[in-house]
Amino acid sequence: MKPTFYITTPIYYPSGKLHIGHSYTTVAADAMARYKRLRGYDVMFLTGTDEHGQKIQRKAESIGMTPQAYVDEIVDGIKDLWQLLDISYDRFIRTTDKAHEKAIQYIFQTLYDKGDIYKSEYEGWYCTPCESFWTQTQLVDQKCPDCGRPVELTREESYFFRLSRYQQKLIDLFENNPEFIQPPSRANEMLNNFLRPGLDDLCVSRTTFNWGVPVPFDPKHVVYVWIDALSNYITALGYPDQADLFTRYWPADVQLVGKEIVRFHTIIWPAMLMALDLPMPKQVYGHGWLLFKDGKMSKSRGNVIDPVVLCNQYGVDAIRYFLLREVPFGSDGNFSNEALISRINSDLANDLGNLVSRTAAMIDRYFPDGMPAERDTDVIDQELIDACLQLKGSVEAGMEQLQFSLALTEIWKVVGRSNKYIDETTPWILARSPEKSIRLATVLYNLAEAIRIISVLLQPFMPATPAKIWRFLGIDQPELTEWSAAGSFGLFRSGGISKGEPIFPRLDLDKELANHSTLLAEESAEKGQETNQETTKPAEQPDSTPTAQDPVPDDTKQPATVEAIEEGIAQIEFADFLKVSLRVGRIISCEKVKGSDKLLCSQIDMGGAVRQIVSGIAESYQPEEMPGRLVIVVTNLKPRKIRGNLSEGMLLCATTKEGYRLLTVDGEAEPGSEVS
RNA sequence: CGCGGAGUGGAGCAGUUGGUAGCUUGUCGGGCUCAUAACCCGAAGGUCGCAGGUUCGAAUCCUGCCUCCGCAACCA
Repeated sequence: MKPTFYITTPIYYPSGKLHIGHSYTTVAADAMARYKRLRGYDVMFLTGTDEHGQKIQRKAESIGMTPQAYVDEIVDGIKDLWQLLDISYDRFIRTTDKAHEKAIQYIFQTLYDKGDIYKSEYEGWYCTPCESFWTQTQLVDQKCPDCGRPVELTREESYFFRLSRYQQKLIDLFENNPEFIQPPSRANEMLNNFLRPGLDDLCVSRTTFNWGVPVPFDPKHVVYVWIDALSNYITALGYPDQADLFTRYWPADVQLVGKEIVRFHTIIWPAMLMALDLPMPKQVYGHGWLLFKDGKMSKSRGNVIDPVVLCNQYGVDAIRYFLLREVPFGSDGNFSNEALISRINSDLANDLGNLVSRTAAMIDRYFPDGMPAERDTDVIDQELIDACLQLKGSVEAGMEQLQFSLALTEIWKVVGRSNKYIDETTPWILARSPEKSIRLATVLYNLAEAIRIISVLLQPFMPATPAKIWRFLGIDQPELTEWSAAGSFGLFRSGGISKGEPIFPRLDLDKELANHSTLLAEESAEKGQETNQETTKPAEQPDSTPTAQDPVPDDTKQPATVEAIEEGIAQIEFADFLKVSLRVGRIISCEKVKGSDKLLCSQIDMGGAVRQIVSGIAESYQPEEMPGRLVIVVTNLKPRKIRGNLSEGMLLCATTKEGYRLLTVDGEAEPGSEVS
């Protein structure tokens, strides 16, 4: 029987479009799954969506849909994205699957019967209009962080999971299994910050919303995200009903998660498994984040981060290559369009693509009727052959550690070695002497064979490219492209060269970046002026399971930011401009917002009315220097609470290197005067 | 002392049993003409954030400090 390999991604929360961060995790899992399949494993690759919860329920309601219809639509989009990215998942679980819901009830009941779940009260601050619980630390000035209204101390009846009972067992798990959490630094984090200080029991049900799995014996409660979402890794295998599938794949070999949810997967999840008397996953791998660093370059030059756009523009394999190659898997890394294009150009177009082109061209030109079978070897060949022969082992070593970038680096060393070999052997000179024909054939054969080995080993990373290379070189026999065939040198046979378009055309960096600005502008125009702010902000943690119970950031539309106004940005109609109401105001008084580093709260005379506006300019202005100033105010922004203070508008500022400088009026103007 | 991460050639990054500071990219020079202005060779370029300490010897170990970033918790 084949050995099995079970790998999972987190299940993603479908409250919006997936971005490059989700793609990162999933592409990595896919590369691993493909690799294991090629090596002959019976692979189960699971991904899916975590579809319950208040956030989804609210969001669906806000646009007048049922939660189910809402998530159905988003899930379709997610599946499209995975198809686009060539994600070869074997199973896609949705927490709204009937079988999952039934299994969750079974798990909840089982834990309750065993005494691992008990009923108690959850104390927190309740905001009635928002129907939300907040913890003390989440409150802003003792008020609801979402709406700024008063909250009251309330007790909610809840079910709790006895997490505390498993503290010592978890510590033992960590200490006895150094492989359990990767990279190892994350284990220390968990031990020092959570396990050793002590674990609290975990609230595992909610009554404040009902979009979830009802607690079987107490249906006014729904099961909260921990049990609902984390259990997907076993319910997807048919737990508890399908014993055969479950025993075949569980425990999981690798569970990939972003570093922000390592805690849930290495503390709560193992504790749940312990409570269910099930084996632990063999490894939880917490990978780093892709960050959009250094706003300057990316902002002004445009930074497209939508994976769909990127794939359409550059091709799936190029994007996958970049994601897997650019950043060592355990650490954080930067994403930028410059880096992406530079990778595509230097690694894919110049090194690999060009190697294939020049080799195919020479074989085609010098041996249009096929290469002779005789060989004339030289000592110089051996270095290339040795590099090829040890490559498979190096790639495997990297892959077993999930070090995709390392594995790819090894492959590219052989790509480089092959290019160098061409210079060393100068086949175009050999071609001038008919008596060197056999030597020429040998050189070209060695090159073709190196390319064959490279292409076989590229399969986990780039699903489409290897087949393109095989078509170029006329490799049409399946036994030449099996994984094991990468371990032998001398198998290459060709059914005939068929030169075509370059596999990876070279890109013009400046043109591409300009193009991004345009795309970005079009996109923001379509979306009604959503800004590209996220490109400056970090960003890309997959919004994945289980998400923290943080306040829900609202999705009110944002005005176009100053940063968006750059070359290539979409033009707007005059009518659009008129939607923004600007008026002159005079600052009456101003004080620092208590407990805040950056906020000033000003009372502003708007000519008759007085408005309060909170601005993030405390690092540029002292409160004392504000009164009396004439300022330009956006008056028709939706009011919003900022750290407990209502802000009824926005002060316009220039953003400079040193900070913010307020816009004002040249000369005098009555407060309330229109600005146009 | 809120938590965490990071400071290494222009840029992006490797670099732990402490022993001549490396890679990719960029720049400059040369070679080659099979190839996608690609490929190959060479060169320049670093007080390894700062200051102390341990040591025969520190990017690496210890102490203190500085700076940047993310999060907490705020730029409407």
